[in-house]
Amino acid sequence: MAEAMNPGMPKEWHRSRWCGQLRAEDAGQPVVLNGWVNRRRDHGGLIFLDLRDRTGIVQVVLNPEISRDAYEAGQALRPEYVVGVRGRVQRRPAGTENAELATGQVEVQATDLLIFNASKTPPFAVAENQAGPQVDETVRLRYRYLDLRRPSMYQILELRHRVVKAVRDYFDAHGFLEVETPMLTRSTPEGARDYLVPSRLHPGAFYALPQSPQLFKQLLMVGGIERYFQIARCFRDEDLRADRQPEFTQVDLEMSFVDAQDVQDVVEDMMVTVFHRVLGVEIPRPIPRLTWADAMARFGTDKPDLRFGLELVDVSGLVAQTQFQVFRQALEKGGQVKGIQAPGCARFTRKEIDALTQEIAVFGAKGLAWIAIQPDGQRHSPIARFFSEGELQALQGALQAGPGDLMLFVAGPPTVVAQSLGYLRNRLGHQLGLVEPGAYRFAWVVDFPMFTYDEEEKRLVAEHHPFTSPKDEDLPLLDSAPEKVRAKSYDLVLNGFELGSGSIRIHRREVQERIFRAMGFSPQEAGEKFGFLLEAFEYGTPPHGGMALGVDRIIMLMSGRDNVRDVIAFPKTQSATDLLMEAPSEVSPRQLQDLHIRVALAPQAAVAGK
RNA sequence: GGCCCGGUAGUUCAGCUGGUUAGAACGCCUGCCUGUCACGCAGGAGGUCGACGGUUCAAGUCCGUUCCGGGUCGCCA
Repeated sequence: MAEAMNPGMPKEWHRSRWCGQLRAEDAGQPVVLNGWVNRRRDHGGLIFLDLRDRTGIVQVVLNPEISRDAYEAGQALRPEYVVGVRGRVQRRPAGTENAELATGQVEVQATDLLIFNASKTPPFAVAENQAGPQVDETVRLRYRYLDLRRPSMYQILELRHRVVKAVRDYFDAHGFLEVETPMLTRSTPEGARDYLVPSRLHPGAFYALPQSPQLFKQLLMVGGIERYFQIARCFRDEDLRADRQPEFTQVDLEMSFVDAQDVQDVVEDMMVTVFHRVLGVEIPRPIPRLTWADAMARFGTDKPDLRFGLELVDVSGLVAQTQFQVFRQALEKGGQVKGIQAPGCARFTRKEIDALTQEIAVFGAKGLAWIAIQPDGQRHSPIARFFSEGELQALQGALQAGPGDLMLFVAGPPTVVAQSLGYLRNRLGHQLGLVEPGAYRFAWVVDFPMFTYDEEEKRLVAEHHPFTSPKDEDLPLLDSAPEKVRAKSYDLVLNGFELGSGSIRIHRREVQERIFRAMGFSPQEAGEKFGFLLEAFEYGTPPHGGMALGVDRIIMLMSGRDNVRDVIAFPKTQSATDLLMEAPSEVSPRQLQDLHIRVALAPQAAVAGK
C-alpha cells in the first residue's frame, strides 16, 4: 500500500494541474493531481475514480497492468478520501468519452496513488447529481465543511469573491478609500437591538457591535476622507428571515460634496459594472426611478418587484357613493378602496379565494371583495348586487378587466390596503407565472417620508435614520407637520428585494438638533447620546451622503438562491445558532466574573435554553 | 411574542379510520465483475419513529407540553 503513517505533503506529490482543467490537448502529459474521491467505480480488474478538486472532476483509471501498486491502493478508497494521483493524461478510448464532464474527453492513467487521509462515510453524499434529493439544511449546516465541498456551494463562494473584488476594483478606480471602522463601539438609541459586549476594564459598561458603520463614515467625512467605502460586517439582534442574518455584510460608502443624484449615479454605475463584469449581464440604464409615494400607490410596497405588472388601482373615487357598506364605511373613516386585476382567474374556486382572504388577514384586511367576469361576460360575485351597472362598468374599466378575469378589492386604512394588495400582487405574479424569468429589474425608490409614527412608543421615529437630511423644500414643515416631511433618502431595489438604502446626511448642527427635537429627544438626551456628532458638526463638516448595500442579498439574487444562508460560508439558523460550532454557548464562571456579569437565570433554565 | 409547515434507518421519504415482527430507494458492509461514469450482479447489516407526559387492551399514528429546523406577521434607525 502506498499509504504511509503520515504522508504529509511531499514535494513530488504537489499538484501540477487542477482536475477540472484537463482537456484533450493535454493528452500525453504527466500530471500530479490532489483532491477528494468523488466516486469510485470498481470493475474488479479495473477501478475508475472520479477525482474532485475545487475546479471540477476528472476520471482516473487504476489499471493493474499499468501499476499494480496504484490499483491495490485504490481498493481501499471510499468517497471523500483525500488522495494524490501521479500519472499521465490520455484521450479516452473512442466511445467512452463523457459529454457531461468538462474533462470528459480525457482520463488520467495512474502510475502512483497516495492516500493523504481517509474519510468516514459522510452523513450525506458530497457528490452532487442533478436528480438527487435535496439534503436537509440542518444536516448541511452541522457538517458545513462537507457541504462546502459541493461544486454548487463552491461556485457561490467564488461568485461572492468575484463580486466583492469587482466592487473593490470599482471604488479604487473612482478615488474611494477603503477604511476599516471599529467593531467594538457604543450602543446608540434608535434602530435595531444591539449585540452587546461587556467590558472587563469598565465594570457595568458595554460595547455594542455596529448595526452599520453609519456614524463612523460620517465622521470620516468630517475627517476629510471625501470618498470612503468598506466591505463592512454589521450586526443586528432582531428576528431572522430567509433574507436576513444577525451578522451580514454591506458595501458601505460615503461621499462629500455631493447631492442625492451624485450618490445614486455612483452606485448605479458600480452595480451595472459589477453585473457586467461578473455575470456578463447588461443592466439597462438609467435604472427606473419612482418616488416612495408612487411605489406605495402602484405596488403597495417600498420594494416593488418590477418583473411583472399587476399594478394596484385606486377605485376609491368610483365607489364613493356605492350602496356597498364595507367600501363606503372604509372611505368615510379616511381609508381607501383599491383593487388588482388577476388575468384569467375568473376560474378561481371559492376555496382559492377564501385562502387568499385568509392570507391577507395577517395584514389587518377584514376581507377580500371579488368580482369574477366569466368568459361569457356574466359577472360572478357575492358583492356585485350592491353596485349599479354603471359602477361595475367603471370598476371593470379602471382595472381593465375583461371576460375571464378576476377583480380583487381591499378596503381599509391605506397601510392595510397597501400591504394586502402588495402581498396579493406578489403572490399572484408568481402563481400565474407572470414573473419575467432570468430578469434583473432594478429600481430606485426616492423621497421617503422623514418619519413614521411609532404606535408603541407614541412618537415619531426616523424612517431611514436620524441623520438623514430632510428635503430643503420640506424644511418649513418640520415643526408644523413633521409627518409630511420628505427625506433626501433613496433605496435600491432588485426584483422585490431591498438591496440597500442611503441618504444625504445632515451636516449642520442646528438642523440635526431640530430633527432630534422632532423625534422627542430633549437637548440633554441628544447631547448624551450624540454629543460627539453635534460637536463634530461645529468643526467644518462638508455636505455629504452615502449608501449601504446588502452583499448577501445581492449574491443571493445573482446566484438564483432563495435564502442568504446559501451564500454565507457559515450562516446561522433562524434562532441565530451556529449548528457547527454550537454557538452561542455558556461560558465559565471565571469568564463571567472577569466581566462583572451575573446571569439572571437559574442554572437549569440557562441550560434549557440551549 | 403570534400564526403555519416539518421531525420515522446514514440520507431522501412512505406508513390510511390506532392493531402481527415499522417499509422503499439511495448510501454502507461482504463477495463477484477490465471501459464504467447515478457502473452492474448476489447477499447482508442498519430504527430511542425528536423528547416528556397522557388517553387506550394496544400509540410512529390520537391529545397535551416541550425541543429542534424552516416559512411568515410583528420586529429589522
